[in-house]
Amino acid sequence: MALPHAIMTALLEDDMSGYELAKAFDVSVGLFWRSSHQQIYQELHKLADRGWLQCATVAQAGKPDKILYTLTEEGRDAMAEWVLGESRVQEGKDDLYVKLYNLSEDNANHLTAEISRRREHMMQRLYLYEKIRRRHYANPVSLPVRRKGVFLALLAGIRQGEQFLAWCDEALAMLGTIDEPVE
Amino acid sequence: MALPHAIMTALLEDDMSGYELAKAFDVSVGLFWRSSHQQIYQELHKLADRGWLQCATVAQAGKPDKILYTLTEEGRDAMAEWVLGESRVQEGKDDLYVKLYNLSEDNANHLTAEISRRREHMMQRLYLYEKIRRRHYANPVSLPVRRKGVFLALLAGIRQGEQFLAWCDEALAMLGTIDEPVE
DNA sequence: CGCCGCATGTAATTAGTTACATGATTGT
DNA sequence: ACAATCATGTAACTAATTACATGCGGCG
Repeated sequence: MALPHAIMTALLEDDMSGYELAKAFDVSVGLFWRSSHQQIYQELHKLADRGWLQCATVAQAGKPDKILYTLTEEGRDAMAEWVLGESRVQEGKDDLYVKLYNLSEDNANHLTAEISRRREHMMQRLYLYEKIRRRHYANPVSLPVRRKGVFLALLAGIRQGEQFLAWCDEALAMLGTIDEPVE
Repeated sequence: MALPHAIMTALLEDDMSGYELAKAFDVSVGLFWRSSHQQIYQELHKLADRGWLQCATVAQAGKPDKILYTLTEEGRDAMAEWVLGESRVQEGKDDLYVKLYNLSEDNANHLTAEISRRREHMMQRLYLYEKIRRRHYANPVSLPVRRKGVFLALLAGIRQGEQFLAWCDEALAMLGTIDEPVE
């Protein structure tokens, strides 16, 4: 399980509150390990209990207080150790493909629509990726080491996304040849 | 959650026991919705309780009895209905990318090894895909409708796999430029 | 006045993993 | 005798989702 480590990864860059973490997740490490704010709050408590994070309440003008989390030395050590462990292959789980196993004249239109929606969604995702890439990773060779790693993750996202778009097009073309049932 | 529907999908083709299902999963719909035999057995009980599956004990010569599961009409209806529902985007969860966010001189060698292992693993997976493709989906245009859907899922797997191999090569090349720390 | 953003959570449930358990037959 | 394959499960635990809950401040 990588959620605690994904959280600590985000905290490498900056100290953050649970709320800020949940938002940051949407545009950084959370792109590769999605989580809800509820789970993040729970996990933050656990990590603080284990001594991997330290927390401090910070008062803000015109806003509710927030609880800032900071990586401890122990946290950093735990991260370094975790990276060196064996990670197992993540097997895919996507019900779209399960649904495709059940393709018929009756649902071809629906599946076409679902794939179109997915395509649209992925285009938005790619737009985000490209924005990040242009901003921070335009020249990958000159990046410091850690940034190169982030770039490689980003690159994986971009490549996967582009490949998915191409597959959608193939799939939509093939689905287009299936006739609707006559009423 | 697509596990019950993945199970029923497998049972569209053939009546099977839990044990057979668990094995069949490895080379069919389970490629897109992995599950353990324990979970499958649990789910089979639930599905039988709900009336979507019917079960019958079958004696075998020289082997233990098995419990054969068959899709009921209600099960088929439930499947058809499920396909027409909205499926939500499956967000990726792969700790390899989380680890890459933590790339440093100290772990570059380890991550290189991990990516190599993943590459190897994916090549084996692709070999399986291609074997299935040659056997059953050599000429996709002439397939009956449902088979076209299965082919599209398979194609997605193949394309994703090929893309992943290419990414691994890019990543390995980049990681190769990082110097080890001096002891 | 009501909605949105900020900020933090608890509770209940479902899904998934890991470990453990049993017992028969076939091959070495 | 021992391991492997066939066959079915239970129990305990961890992870993740869904629903619910609260309260302040600013904006229209």
